[in-house]
Amino acid sequence: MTVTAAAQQTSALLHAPVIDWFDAHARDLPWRRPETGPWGVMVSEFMLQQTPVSRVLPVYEQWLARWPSPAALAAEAPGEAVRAWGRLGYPRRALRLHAAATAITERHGGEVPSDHGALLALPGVGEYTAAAVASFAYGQRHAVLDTNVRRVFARAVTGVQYPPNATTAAERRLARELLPQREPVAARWAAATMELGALVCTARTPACGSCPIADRCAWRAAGSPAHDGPPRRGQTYAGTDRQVRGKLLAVLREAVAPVPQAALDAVWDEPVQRARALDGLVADGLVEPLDDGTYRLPLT
DNA sequence: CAGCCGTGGTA
DNA sequence: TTACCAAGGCT
Repeated sequence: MTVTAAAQQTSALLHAPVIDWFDAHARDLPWRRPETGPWGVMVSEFMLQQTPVSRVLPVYEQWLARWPSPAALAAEAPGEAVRAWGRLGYPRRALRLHAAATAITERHGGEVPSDHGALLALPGVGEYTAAAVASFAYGQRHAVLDTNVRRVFARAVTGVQYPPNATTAAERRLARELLPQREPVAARWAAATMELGALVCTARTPACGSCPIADRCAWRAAGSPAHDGPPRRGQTYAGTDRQVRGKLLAVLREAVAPVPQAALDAVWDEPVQRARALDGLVADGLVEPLDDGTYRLPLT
């Protein structure tokens, strides 16, 4: 039997239990409600990039109440998006979401595009987000490969504890082979596998006792072997430029008026690193320097 | 393509 | 307490 045939046979045994489990256990998240349009789905996907659901929820609600359409967001200064982003982290996402809203307004008549290629061309939309919006908002058939799905497939199908650090061609091929043929089922499958990874097949201590496919899991069958290979990236934070950038931007988010240099100098005592961090924020378009030596969130 | 980009909760 | 982890994208 070919690898593809084996995967297709495997997938047929996985679809029903995973989707049935999803029907019974899916969380009632605001971006999954029937009245949520493509814009709501897109906003949620931006916010959820590397950020837990629990922290996204309140910001998401306020964001959509204030900017119910791409045009509404595009009409405001990008700095307002950065401010409203709050402490979600990775504030460049706010800038990119604003830029995406502008592009949608200018190029797509204010409607979030449904075409995967058009989505991919938007700022801040990569392979995952394009597939997610096309699938969740428009019900299309796409392989949606996020960290949850990759982990589920690594365990259930490949038989290893963790997927590779970077998404591989083999993972993409496997995800396509496992995709149900019928479009609406495929969209359901994408959401279901993601939810399974988020709630049951978690990174640290998976709840295999609650897993609908535990009896078909290759990793379980192999005795749940520990991760084989180099340690998975360690991202220290204390003392990094990222921490300094965060402190600087926090001051600007809270300020209504332009902030004097001295107020920014107060957040970090090491001048070289502080200057580098501020320069980086300006270069990224997150901070706007004014002629009088003060700084503010970007108006344009 | 490896490194960079925030923040906070949890084991 | 430290270290890991959370619906990635960009250069």
